Amino acid sequence: MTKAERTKKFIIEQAAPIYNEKGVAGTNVDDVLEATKLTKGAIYCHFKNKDDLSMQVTDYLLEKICSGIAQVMKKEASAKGKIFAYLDFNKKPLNPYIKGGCPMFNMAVEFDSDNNSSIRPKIGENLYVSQKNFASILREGIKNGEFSSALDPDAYSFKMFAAIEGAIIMCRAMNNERPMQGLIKSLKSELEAYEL
Amino acid sequence: MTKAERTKKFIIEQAAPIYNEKGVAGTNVDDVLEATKLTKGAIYCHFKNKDDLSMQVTDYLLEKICSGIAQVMKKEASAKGKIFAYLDFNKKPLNPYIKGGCPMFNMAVEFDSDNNSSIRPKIGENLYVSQKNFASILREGIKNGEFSSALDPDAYSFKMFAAIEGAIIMCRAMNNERPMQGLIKSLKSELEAYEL
DNA sequence: TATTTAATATACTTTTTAGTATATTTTTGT
DNA sequence: ACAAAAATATACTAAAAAGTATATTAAATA
Repeated sequence: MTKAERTKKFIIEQAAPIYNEKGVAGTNVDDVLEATKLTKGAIYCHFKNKDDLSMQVTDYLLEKICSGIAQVMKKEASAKGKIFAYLDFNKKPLNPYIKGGCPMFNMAVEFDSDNNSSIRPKIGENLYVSQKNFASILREGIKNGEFSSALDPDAYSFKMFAAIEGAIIMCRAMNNERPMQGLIKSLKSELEAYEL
Repeated sequence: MTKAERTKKFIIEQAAPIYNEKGVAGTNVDDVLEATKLTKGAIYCHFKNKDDLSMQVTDYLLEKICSGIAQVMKKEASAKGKIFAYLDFNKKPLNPYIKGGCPMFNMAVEFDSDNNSSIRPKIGENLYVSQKNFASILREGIKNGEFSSALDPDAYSFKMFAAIEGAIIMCRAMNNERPMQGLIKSLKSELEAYEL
């Protein structure tokens, strides 16, 4: 791994939490300079312009949150285990896996009506795939007799995903993670009701 | 109502959907000039600076979404009717009450880690009050025999609120409001299970 | 280890956006 | 309808942000 590659990676890693906290538009290159203790010469050597940097940082953020979730889920063998692992992953919204909360939702909100941005379609795709992944895990669980066929995988996974992501935002805004604990407990028992 | 008051109101009303779509930081005064067809002289006559404008626009947005929800709820007499009215209020996330989605969540995300902004605490309070309002409606419903005491008003209202708000963001990002319809149906039948 | 190439710092320019001073027009109250 | 006051337009200045040219330093490799 060459020096350039390491520095570029370093810049993206340092910039990522700033982007996640302040948003893409809210982060300026001076913020990144300060965080990295580098200068413009260095940044503009590795990135064509701010948009190029933003693109790579947002890609990194999406990749990181998705692989973080995937990692805790793949440790579990059962469908229930995987879903519970995802829920527990979100137990501490005030102390999240990436500073600033969930990048998927942060970006989904920021680019909500921005049809010019090339970031927007990425987010939609990301959310769709995430949700469908939960659903296919549950479908698998039904197929191998772990859950009753009365469980609707798409409906449950969408509700769970929307509720957890919504709860992250609410808990952070209210500065209180207690409600999240209740939500997780409730979502777990809801799923357990379909266990065979 | 004087000319000044009307113009100020007009500016706020025109700026509001732009702020809701592009965010507070993402909206610049030129956007507001274009939307109102006014000039800087007019804007800066009614507002001390951009921050003053932003403050009043965000207040307006929060007031508008809350009173919009309150309006559909107060038409219903029963607890179930009120909650269902809120759910139906959110039936069309791609065609929301205010262009750009729910201002509470949009702002909650934008000001998530911005502890300097005086907007931040407003949002937290707003979300808290909204959620507690749903809970007290359900509590009332239990008291007057509409719902079983097995229903946990705080847990249900938090889950419902978080899920609906999360679903608004997801549906908008995925450009598909079908999942919202499913979610509403599911939340409704969940509540009906506690009906006496 | 010398030499070439790449990486970075510095000091600058450009662009964008906020904000202001002042002239002009429009309201408002008499 | 007229004078005073308020509202608005215009053209400017100020500030903040992005981006660039060039000198300097460090890294890679022959």
